[in-house]
Amino acid sequence: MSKTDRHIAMPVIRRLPRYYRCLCNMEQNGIEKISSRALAEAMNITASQVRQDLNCFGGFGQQGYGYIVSMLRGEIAKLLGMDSKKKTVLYGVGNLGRAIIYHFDFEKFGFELCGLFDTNPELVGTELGGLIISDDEELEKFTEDHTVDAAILCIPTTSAEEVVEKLYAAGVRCFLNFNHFDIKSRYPDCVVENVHLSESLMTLGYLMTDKSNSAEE
Amino acid sequence: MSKTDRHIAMPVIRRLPRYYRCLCNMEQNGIEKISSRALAEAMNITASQVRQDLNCFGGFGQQGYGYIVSMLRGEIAKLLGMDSKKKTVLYGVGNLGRAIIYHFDFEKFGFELCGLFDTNPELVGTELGGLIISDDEELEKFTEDHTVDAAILCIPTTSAEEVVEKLYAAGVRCFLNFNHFDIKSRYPDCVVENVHLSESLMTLGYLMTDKSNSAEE
DNA sequence: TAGATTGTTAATCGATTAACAATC
DNA sequence: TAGATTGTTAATCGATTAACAATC
Repeated sequence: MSKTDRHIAMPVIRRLPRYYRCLCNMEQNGIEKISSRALAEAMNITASQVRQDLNCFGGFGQQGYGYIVSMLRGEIAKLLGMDSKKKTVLYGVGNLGRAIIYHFDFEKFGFELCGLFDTNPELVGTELGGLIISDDEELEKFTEDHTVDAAILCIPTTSAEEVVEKLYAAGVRCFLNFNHFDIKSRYPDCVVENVHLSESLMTLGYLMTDKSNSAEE
Repeated sequence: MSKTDRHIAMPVIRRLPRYYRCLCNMEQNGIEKISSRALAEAMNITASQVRQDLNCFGGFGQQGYGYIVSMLRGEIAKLLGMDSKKKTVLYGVGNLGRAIIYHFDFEKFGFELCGLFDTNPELVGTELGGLIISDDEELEKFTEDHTVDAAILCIPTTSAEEVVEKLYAAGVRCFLNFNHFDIKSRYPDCVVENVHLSESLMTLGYLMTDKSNSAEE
């Protein structure tokens, strides 16, 4: 069992995108090498944590020297699967869907947006970001011609159950989910990343209300 | 020092919106009382954790009986500040901004959206969700007439620094932030809730790539 | 009273931090 | 070689889980 196969804690995984972003910034600023101490400072964590985190995946540094920024960024990019092209469909081309279509750099992150679906007949057939929006009903036909590795669900909770059922039947097992339907409970073999925007507003509501406001993240 | 004043751990705070949602569902389904065990099951956590969490804020239950759903929901709503009306402005009326304007139930969550700002001259002056979009430059004048308790930043990282500076100067200290500018580092006295959508896609990328996929959240 | 279930204390588990030997 | 900084083990801290006395 190699080091890379060991169980990686979720907090570590959730820090990877931040490491990646930090290292990109540094690379752009022409910084070629970085110590765990300096990287930690930039991330608002401890140097120990940086070294522990990176060592979950193998030694990317050089003792007595530090880490080479471009190399470390590349290794983290690989961990995040950025060197692949995961075929992805997006369901629900409302404002949120469009925000994602326009602002996510799918290519960079290792995804390829290859299908848009909506139920609104006014949207179906129109073009967006180089793709024609398909009707919900066309999914089955679509999955015959295309592999679909992941689905992004920008649909309301009310229609999520039905949509996920169809996608699951079509073999899709990975979801970026913006509604409150609990995919993982129904389909435990799926990989699901949930984003609950309203929870963020509620959390802010708590922090603004909280009297003992000692302000942390 | 009352129980309510004690330091509340961030994981507990982040579970509050989930409790709230769960209890709303139960209330709608006509469930009047609930045990920590049943609530835990619905939330995919342990009964111990439910009781520990709720006891951070005082005893909402009855020994030997359980919790009254409507009462507990009400208490959590209060904790989340839902009984207040925090005057809020939104910056950046692009797709993401519109998604939030249309889909967030501000009133319900204790917020009142009272101002929209953008720099795009084509948008300024147009109406959206009952509000006229103002030019960025009008903020100072706006804050003379209105109290602004919080700002939602649906703007790119590149313009965030400047916008936050203006808002801070105008007295705003609470932010729901969707870009990568680190408000908290620059202005430590602010309350900030960050939402980094791209990190969610990258995390999904990791989970899809990860060979030792033992699937957890 | 007996049964149920909370509130709370104690035990465990996991994540973060500190320390230091390895080594560049 | 001396200084620096990693990789890794050990110590600490904090969060979760278990246990049980209190009490409805």
